[in-house]
Parts: sequence; structure tokens; C-alpha cells
Amino acid sequence: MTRHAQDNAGDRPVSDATLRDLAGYNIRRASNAVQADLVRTLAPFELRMITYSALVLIVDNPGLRQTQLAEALAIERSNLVVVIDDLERRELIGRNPMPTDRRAYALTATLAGTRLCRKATRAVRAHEARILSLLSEEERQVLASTLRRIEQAANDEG
Amino acid sequence: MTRHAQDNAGDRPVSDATLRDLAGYNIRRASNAVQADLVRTLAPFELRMITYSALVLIVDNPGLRQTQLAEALAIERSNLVVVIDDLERRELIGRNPMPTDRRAYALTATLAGTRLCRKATRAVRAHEARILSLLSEEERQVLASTLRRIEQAANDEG
DNA sequence: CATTGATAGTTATGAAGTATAACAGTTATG
DNA sequence: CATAACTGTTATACTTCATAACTATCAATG
Repeated sequence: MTRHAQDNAGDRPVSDATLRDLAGYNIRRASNAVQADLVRTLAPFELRMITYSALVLIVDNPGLRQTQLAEALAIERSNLVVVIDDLERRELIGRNPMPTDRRAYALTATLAGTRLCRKATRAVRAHEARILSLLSEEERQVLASTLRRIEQAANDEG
Repeated sequence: MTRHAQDNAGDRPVSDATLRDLAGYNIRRASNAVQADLVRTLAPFELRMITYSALVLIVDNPGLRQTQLAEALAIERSNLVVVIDDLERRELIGRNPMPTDRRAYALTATLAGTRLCRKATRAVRAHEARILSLLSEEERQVLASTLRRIEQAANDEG
């Protein structure tokens, strides 16, 4: 594919130049690396990525329904159930009856849930500060905006 | 967590402002979206992401061993086996004996494999051109370089 | 050169993530 | 009121990913 396709019988370093030209490859590699690190950051709080994300959204959007939350997290309703079960069992959130709709639950964080969320978010921010220490504030802004445009464009393709 | 934590009993849009402040969240969302789209692009070639990536690396680095390939792809040796099995069954690559080491295989692409690789890469590039059409050439370069620095920093954390 | 330890590829297995279908209870609609 | 649609749930299967254990082979050391 690229210029230097040479015999690799010896232990030459493997060239991934073709793949490095692809944005999808670079995004995925970076995502995996950051993700793995985030998992370690959240482990002390006994939170997985999805559990943490759900908790944040519940704290920020008290009263939302599970269907809304699943959509915001871009996961299936059915897969959200165990996540909510976990958070509820640990009394970090509550499933409250909705007066207007007896099918749905209004999700709200407990005081403990709000506190844990705050602590975890501080840890995640500290972690990101280390990861992004090489980037200027402007570069971070540009990165965020670029990624959002890519996400948008990719979703529109479907 | 953020400024506007308001009751969401109605159907207000869900705010993910706290998570959007996190680079890890933005990277993951963009990665998932692009990934899903890439899967669709590769489907006509009956290639999955990992199978495609493996094929590219074999074409670009003829003669490399499976352990080298697994490391380059950042997956476990054991999980690479089925990928190589698939490519070999379809006669896109070959496991050749290594004269210097009878434990290892020298992986090489067949003519059909090289051709398929070229066609698939063209399709992926065309797909990326659509996804990235909103970005200037300079923005793409900046993105690639930024992502690589992040990947590097995150890996160094471990 | 024999023994010991490391390495390449493989297999089996389990954990985690993800997608689909079906169901009961409830709400909305014609 | 009857039908359709929606909410949360369960069951299920498929994919991805990591780990341990195994065979065959190579490398190193006494």
C-alpha cells in the first residue's frame, strides 16, 4: 500500500504508515489508550465508564427516564437496566415513580450519588489534565470541536 | 456538576455538558461513530476492521510474524489467530515456514489479498473523504498529530 | 550435549459489551 | 373501546477482549 513494502523476515519495526493515514485508525488508537486509562482512574470508585457516564447524566438531569438516558448514552434500553440496577443497589440513585406516567421511572441521584459523582469527576479531570498536558488550551478547544464535527458527519452518513 | 441541573420530568433535551468537557468522552463518541461507519464501508469486502487492518499490515510488511502483527495491532496473540485463519482460508494471505525459526510463520499476502487490500483502502479513503469533508487539510494534519500525542501520553500513564 | 528457561502459535475459557426479540403493564389514538 | 405504541424488563446470542495452559521449538548455561 505505501512506499516501503519490504521483507520483514528480520525484526524490522512494523510499518503502519498506510493505516496512520486514516483518521479512523488514529481516532480508534487514541480512544482505546485514553479509555484504558480512564478505566484505571474510575476503578477506585468502583465505577465503570458506562456507570460513571450514567451517574453524571442523572446528576445533571434529575428526573429523566431510562429511555432518555439510554438514548443520551447511545446504548440500548435493555443494556441500561443492569447499569441502573447497580447504581440503585448502591443507593447512589433512586427510581422514583412518575406521577404523570406509571410505566416510567424518574431517575434522581441521592446525596451519596451526587458526592461520588463529584469526586469521580474531579479524578477524571485530574487524569485528563495529565494526558492533555502537552496541549495548549486552544489545541484542546480545536480538538473538541473537530471531534464533534466528525461525530456529526459520521452519524449523518448512516 | 454543571450550571444547569434542572428537573427533567418533562421531555427537555438531556444535557451532557459535563461529559462534553472531557476529551475522553468526545474521543469515544467520535470513535464509535466513525467505527460504525467504517464497518459499513468494509462490509462489501467481507472485511471487519481488525481483519482489514491485519491485511494492510501484512501487505505493507511481508514476512512478518504473528507476534509482531499482534503487537502492531495492539491485540493479544491468541485473538489474532482466528483473524489470520480467516484471511488464510480465503487465500488472501499465506502462512509460510520460516527457514530460520520453525516455530514462526512468515505472513505474506497473495495477489488476491494485495488486490483486495488496495480496493478496500480506496473505499475507506473515499469514506473518510466524506466524513472529513468539513475539515481543511491543515485541520486534518493537526487532528492526526494531536491524536498521536494523546495516544502516546495515555499509554505512558499505564 | 543436556537441562533449563524463554518464545511462537494455538486452544479453551470467561468476562464484558452490544444487539434483538419478546413480554407485561401502561398510555395514546382512532 | 379496541388497537397501536411506549416503558422497563428478561432472555439470549454474538462479538470483543484478556488470561491461562499447552505443544513445539529455540536459546542459554552448566
